[in-house]
Amino acid sequence: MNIIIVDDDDIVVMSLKTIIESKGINVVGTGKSGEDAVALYMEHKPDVVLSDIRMKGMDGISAACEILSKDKDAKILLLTTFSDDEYVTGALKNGIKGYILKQDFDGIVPALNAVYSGQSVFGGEIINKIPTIVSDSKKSDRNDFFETKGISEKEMEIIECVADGLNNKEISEKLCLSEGTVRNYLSNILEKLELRDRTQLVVAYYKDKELIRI
Amino acid sequence: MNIIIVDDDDIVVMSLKTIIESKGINVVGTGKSGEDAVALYMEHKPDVVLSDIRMKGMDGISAACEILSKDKDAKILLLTTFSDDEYVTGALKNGIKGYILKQDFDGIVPALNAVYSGQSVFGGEIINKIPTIVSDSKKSDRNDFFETKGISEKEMEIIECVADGLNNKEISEKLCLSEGTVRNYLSNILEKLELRDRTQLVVAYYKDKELIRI
DNA sequence: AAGTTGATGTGACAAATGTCATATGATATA
DNA sequence: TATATCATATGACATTTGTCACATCAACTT
Repeated sequence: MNIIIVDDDDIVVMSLKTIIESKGINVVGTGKSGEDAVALYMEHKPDVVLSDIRMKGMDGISAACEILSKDKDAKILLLTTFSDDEYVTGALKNGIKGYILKQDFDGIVPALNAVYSGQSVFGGEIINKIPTIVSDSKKSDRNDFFETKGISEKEMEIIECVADGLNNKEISEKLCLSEGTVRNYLSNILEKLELRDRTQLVVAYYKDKELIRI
Repeated sequence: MNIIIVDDDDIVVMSLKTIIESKGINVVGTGKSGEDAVALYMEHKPDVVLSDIRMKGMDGISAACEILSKDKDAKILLLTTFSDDEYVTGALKNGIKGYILKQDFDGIVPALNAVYSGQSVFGGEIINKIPTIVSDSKKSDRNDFFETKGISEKEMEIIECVADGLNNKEISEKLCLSEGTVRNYLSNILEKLELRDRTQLVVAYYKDKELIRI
């Protein structure tokens, strides 16, 4: 198997190269930017691309999309540090073969082999970041999202009730408020989020969260 | 690495065993049902469980959940034939480490290694079955779901409009119907789906689709 | 004490929503 | 031809929803 390694940190590149070559995998090129990744791919047509996500200049996701647009069967495995907080919605849809943790040295070679044989791989807990799979993490993501719009905790409770399909009367009973108060809350919420009615609120609650954060 | 193999077809078990052992992996037990899987797991505590999904008696998913409830760190890799059409909603959430195609002999050993090293693995196109990742397939999945409830194409159009946050007037304009007709459609839809109002319809449209089909 | 703030509540109102009975016209079927 | 069916439409109605102006009351500030 021939691969290329791209990371803007030379030390990481060298460590990975050493580990990987010790297992008999052929590292045919290394680079330190998204541009390098694209150029190296075109030059060597490696079986697998191992690239960092966060790099100066063109980042790993853009590079991956660029490569995939030229060769939709390219096998690309992205490296992430768990603390990254990238939005990678489109990337998976476009055919990225996986994400794995940079610091997981033991996992990298098995992951490369799995990708080489056509599988998709997600290191450690990364899989649990995909909202559809773990609906709980989804909820907290949503909280984050709404809180940035100036939504308070109490308002968030109301939003969650609405997103469960409750009407105002039911919400008032559940939260021990008068129905009028619930209406007032909702009215404020809608204004803050620039939405027209509760239906749009539910749409926003579920639909806008299709982005995946790693 | 020690593993157990469970499949109700002896030929599959033997083929897998041969392939896997030829790569130096230790097959410490084989079984042919979900019950076997649970018993073998308890007896051998293998590093990885390789189990078919569809089996007589207890199926692979139930067995996996059973095992995970006893040992949440169990590493379980399920085998599927692409033509399977199982619902595996809870399984991924509970910690299943992946699905791979039974017929992909070359991929099985790399997948086992990746799972052993802590990764999650999805064979071939399976990853594209996860709704969040491929939002296109999501829409058609939803169509399937609603169609089984006796929802017509026209009604589906209305549902999609509602799920976009449109009100009745906007829907009537978009679909060239009178507002009254839209209301009648909606009234029928709600009755068919046993929902109370458009808010619950939107909730059902997005939320109920957290199930994943393979 | 006087004033401010925040959470909660009320009443009134217009608009939107959901339900129902019924009508119309086109198409299909006996 | 008669009639059954279907998609579309209408009008009437009760209910729910969203908005707004304005109470009430407790906690906190000055």
